[in-house]
Amino acid sequence: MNTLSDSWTAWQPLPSTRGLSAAVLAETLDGGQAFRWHAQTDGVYQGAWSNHVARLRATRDGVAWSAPAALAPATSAALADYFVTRTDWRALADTLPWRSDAHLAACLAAFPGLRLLRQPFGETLLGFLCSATKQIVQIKQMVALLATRHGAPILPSSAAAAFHRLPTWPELAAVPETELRACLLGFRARYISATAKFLAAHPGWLEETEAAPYALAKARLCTLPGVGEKVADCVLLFGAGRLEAFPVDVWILKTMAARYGLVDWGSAQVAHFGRTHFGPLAGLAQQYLFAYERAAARRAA
DNA sequence: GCACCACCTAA
DNA sequence: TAGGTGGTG
Repeated sequence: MNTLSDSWTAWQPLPSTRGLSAAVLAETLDGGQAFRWHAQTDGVYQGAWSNHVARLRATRDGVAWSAPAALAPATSAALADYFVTRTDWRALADTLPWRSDAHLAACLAAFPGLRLLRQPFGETLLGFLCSATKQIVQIKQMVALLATRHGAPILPSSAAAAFHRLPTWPELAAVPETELRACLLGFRARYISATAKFLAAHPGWLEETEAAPYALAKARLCTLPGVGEKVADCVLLFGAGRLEAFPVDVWILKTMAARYGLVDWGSAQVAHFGRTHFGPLAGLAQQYLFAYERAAARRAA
């Protein structure tokens, strides 16, 4: 993992991340939005997206980044997009209805500066197709295997070849389902295989979906095998910047029951409540609620 | 529309 | 048991 350490750039500040704590950085990178960031020693996170590789860590001034020297020129701009540094996330969170929602206010206070990443659309779809009834650690394991076994090296000239990009959908279409199962995908292998074949047969479909209005984009995603409402909303929230997407998983169901009294409500009802109660940035509220509830569960354990 | 269950595998 | 989906009754 550290064979390339000598050729990494010096740490540089990432714009618009002033005051972002190590805990919030960890929650952002490793809290269920993305599955390719791995904690190193000393609070450093190392990760890859598209054909980029970076290390991130919290400093007293904000987040600092480093990249393999050969890739660093491209990383700077790519990281700004990925981390959505042009958005003032604190100001955005301040527009959420926390003044009339004490629980939401507590969530905002617990994770100041929490943000939504803008990940590559296709990669986000792949990650969340792996996510059904799996914990983050296991999803990360599957995704790592997919990358090392079926994705191209990001640094082709390097002997280490330590970093691989995720396989593209056309590449996945060529991988036999049995080999996908060998990446610990289980029954998800069938979904990924079928989705890959569909996407390979329909060039441009994914790009059109990413560009479509939220409701249409979600409806299109839901036609893919293995993609239901929850996965579609995750893909749109974490891979397309659609902050109105409000994914409802078991954690949100739990939160809404415990904190909002919505006991025994179904996913569809909770989704409707979330959109109307939290408004056009419901997805951002969801991420705060989600982070808060998981932290509370860890404390209780 | 809603409740149930199979689908894989690893911790 | 786990951060779902799809098929069935």
